[in-house]
Amino acid sequence: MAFDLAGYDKYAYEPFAVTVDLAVLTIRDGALHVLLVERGQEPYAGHWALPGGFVEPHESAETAARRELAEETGLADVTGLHLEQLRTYSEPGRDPRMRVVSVAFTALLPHAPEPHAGTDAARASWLPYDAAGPLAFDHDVILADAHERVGAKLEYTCLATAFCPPEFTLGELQRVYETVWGTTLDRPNFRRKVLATPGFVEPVPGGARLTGGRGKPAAVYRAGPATALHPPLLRPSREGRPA
Amino acid sequence: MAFDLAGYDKYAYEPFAVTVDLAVLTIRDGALHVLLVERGQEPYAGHWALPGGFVEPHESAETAARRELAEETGLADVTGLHLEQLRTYSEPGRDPRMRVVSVAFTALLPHAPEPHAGTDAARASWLPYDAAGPLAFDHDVILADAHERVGAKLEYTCLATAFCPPEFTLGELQRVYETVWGTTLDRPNFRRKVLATPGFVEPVPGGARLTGGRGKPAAVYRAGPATALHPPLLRPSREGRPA
DNA sequence: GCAAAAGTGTTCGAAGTACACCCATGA
DNA sequence: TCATGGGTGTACTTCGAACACTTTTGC
Repeated sequence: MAFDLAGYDKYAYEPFAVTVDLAVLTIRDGALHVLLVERGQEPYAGHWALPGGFVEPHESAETAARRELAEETGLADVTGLHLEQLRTYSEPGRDPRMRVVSVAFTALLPHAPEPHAGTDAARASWLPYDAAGPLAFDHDVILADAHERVGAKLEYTCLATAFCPPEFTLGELQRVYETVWGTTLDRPNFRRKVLATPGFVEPVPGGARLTGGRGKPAAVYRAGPATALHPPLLRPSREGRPA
Repeated sequence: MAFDLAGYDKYAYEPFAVTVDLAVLTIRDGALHVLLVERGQEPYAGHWALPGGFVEPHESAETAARRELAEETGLADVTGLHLEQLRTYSEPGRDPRMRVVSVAFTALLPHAPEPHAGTDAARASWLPYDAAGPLAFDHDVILADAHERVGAKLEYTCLATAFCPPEFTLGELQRVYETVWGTTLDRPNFRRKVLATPGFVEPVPGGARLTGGRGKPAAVYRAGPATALHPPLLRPSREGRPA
């Protein structure tokens, strides 16, 4: 911002609209799901799109994202919510109507509340990630970027607990990794790795719970204070992953 | 973008200005340097700031960043340039004059051309990273975020070659890591690690060069086609790094 | 010869992989 | 008692850290 604003006529240009788009991910029935809204108007009427909306004059993009998420999910309390800026999409022409610069966010939810269709959307719904295309505008790209980012962050952060309820078992945590990565992991090794990272999870003293209805009851854990994972928990055998 | 633009008056709100800010990093004399401009006007007249400017109606933020960089450095050819979106800063009040949403970029240069002060800046200069504060606006935060991002990406991508000229020695590449991370690395292990990653560097057939004026001439390498680094080259002994 | 920088070899221990095996529960 | 999921043990391999050593240059 080294430019001169003194002599700048703020109305001289065609104005930019600044919006937020949300890639809201959760795990439902062992599969990655994304929150989508069905568009009511042209363009792309009847197509699915990521939820989002305008950044209002008084708020930051982060605040706008949190507000839009609360409106779409009906969740006023955003407990257990992970919200993170993904990147900004600013290609001219990405919205045919006017110049829209969109700050995209990724949100991770531990549970999947039934969404409320907003005022401007025909309806809102959780769709399986693999069945979620093609989307309106450039939202396919945003969604794919979000998935890739989340997958990468699972490797070197403790982000996986954001997909879990406040108390969870190690089996549930492992299923988060397996669902997002689309792989299977060795259970004993996963267990050791997680427990060897100080602050990743902490045991809940008296807790034990049946998970699949059968089998031995599993010990219950909470998310710990750590955010980083050192050494990282690498995805198995992928050569030449993109940066 | 599920909102309704049909009935939206694009002039109803106070318009947002959309700008780009650039954290342009290079290595000079073994120290990390950043390209800064001295502001000519209030606010922050006389303070150093990151170069940047408006996104014009016809261009994306990426295009605007590339244009601004060319203007500031006088480099029309952007060979060997790495330009990457960092994040978007949108807090209301970050510019006291009007609502400015800024898409920040990190650029890495192998060499340090003498900068040209733009039309709106008093002067432009390379400053050592450690001596570069306090900056105007929230640019201290942007610069710190850029440094952290670059440091993290060195671990698991082949980004380090962006700081090197087209042909370089392994000692020069190692100095990139050491300069950005502020650590020292074991030379034999670094060497093995880099050469064991297919496509990170490729030998230049006849090349050999003296680097420090003394010592054995070093073999010369080019950047290879790989972008990712698997397994990663982790920073030594840092516990609980932030995500 | 000496200092400086490149390059090679080797050792040791930590960490990851791939298993086999036992435990507790519901049907 | 069997299937299912949780939990432990262990051998093997790979990788990284540390450091000794050789090579080639300029002074």
